[in-house]
Amino acid sequence: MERQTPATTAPQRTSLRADARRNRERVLEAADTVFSEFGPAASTEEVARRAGVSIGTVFRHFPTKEALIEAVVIGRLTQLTAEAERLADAVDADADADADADAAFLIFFHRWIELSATKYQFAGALSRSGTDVQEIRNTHPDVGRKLHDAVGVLLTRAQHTGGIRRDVGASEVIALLVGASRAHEHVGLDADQRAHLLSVIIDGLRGSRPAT
Amino acid sequence: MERQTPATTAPQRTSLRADARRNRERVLEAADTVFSEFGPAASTEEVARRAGVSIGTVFRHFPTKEALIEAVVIGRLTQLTAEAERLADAVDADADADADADAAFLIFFHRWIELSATKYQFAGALSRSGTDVQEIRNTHPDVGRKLHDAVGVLLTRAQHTGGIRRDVGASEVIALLVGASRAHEHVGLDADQRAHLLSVIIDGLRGSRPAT
DNA sequence: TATTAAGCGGAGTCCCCACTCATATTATTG
DNA sequence: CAATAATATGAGTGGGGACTCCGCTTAATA
Repeated sequence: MERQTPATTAPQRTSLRADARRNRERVLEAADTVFSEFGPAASTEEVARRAGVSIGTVFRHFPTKEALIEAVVIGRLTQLTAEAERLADAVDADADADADADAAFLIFFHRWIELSATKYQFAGALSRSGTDVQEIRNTHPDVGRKLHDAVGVLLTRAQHTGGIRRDVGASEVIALLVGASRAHEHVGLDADQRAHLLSVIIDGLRGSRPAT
Repeated sequence: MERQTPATTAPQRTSLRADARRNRERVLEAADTVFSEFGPAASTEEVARRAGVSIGTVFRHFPTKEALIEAVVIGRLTQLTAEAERLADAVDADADADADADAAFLIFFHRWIELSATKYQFAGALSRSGTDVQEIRNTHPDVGRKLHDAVGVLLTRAQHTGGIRRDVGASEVIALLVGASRAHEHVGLDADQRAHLLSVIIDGLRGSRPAT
């Protein structure tokens, strides 16, 4: 609660020894892989093994398993945010912005699904596994806000070109993306059905009936 | 399948002692509640406590924690199936079936969300928690099939009346329902946004643009 | 190269939890 | 009500996993 500072991810201003920085990175990568594959219930030792590091090292960099999971989640949210910002910038740079705004939104949609595939469901799983997404929102409000804003930019532009209905906000779109990922992961669907499923959802976003 | 057969005075297989049957039921209820609240990671002791029973009793009725979780999941799937069948029967009984077929589908859609709320996410969570939904499908193929069929009936009729696009199947609808539940649970949305989200998804199912 | 402190390794501690078993209780039956 | 078989109980067991500790290693610096 009275937690002070030592943020988990970004501030690498602290001069870490070369090997330390390298190991920290390896651990993060390994954690991402392992938790994606086995969920947050995977043991810390498994992460250490995958990173080619001793368990003591894992705990040196992340004082708690929860902190490790949090770092992974933040990393993913940050990646998605960067993706959204990148797409928005690409639209800016282009002359024929109108057509691209719609395309950019769709690309982001699919990119989200892609990045989430078999992975992000664990974000939902960890809700009841000690760490809570809500908690991360509290301790790192900026991460969520940035994602929200970045999605908001893409959304607003796509709405302006008429591609996307105007009665939805960034929060709703994000929720929809989360749901779409989950639906997409649903067992028992083949590739065609998965793709089709996404088109159904996107059609909903295009606004079949001018509700209100 | 264990339908009550003749009562030749001989309590067939179900010859559980009265208290045993009662306790079994209590445990199932408690498990449903507890797992809904804390996810499948909740301890068996917690379930026992909630059921007002000793831990030994829990294991007498369900030899494994996994078996207990499985029983809860099957119970829910069965409940959803019954709900779908009930709605289909209601349409049958009505004269003005056309209008009702569409309404029945929508009611089922909302009913699913309602029954899943804050609950069913655990079905996704347990995917990586030992038990796997896929596994239950293998050991109890009939449960999944019945649900699929029941949804199929509602869907086909709604499509026939023109309310729902014809290029989606029961599997896709179920996946969409799962995703919709997940989106609906998403933190950071108020009641209005949640409702709105569902309408967006349903609009997609209505087929905004006659794609293909 | 010598010095030194940051880092690392990994065996060990502690706690939690699924599951068992010997004993006590109770529904059922005649 | 007695007999007995089915149940319930709950302390106990075993294993796994998060986290610690301290001696050894090595990057950084003069």
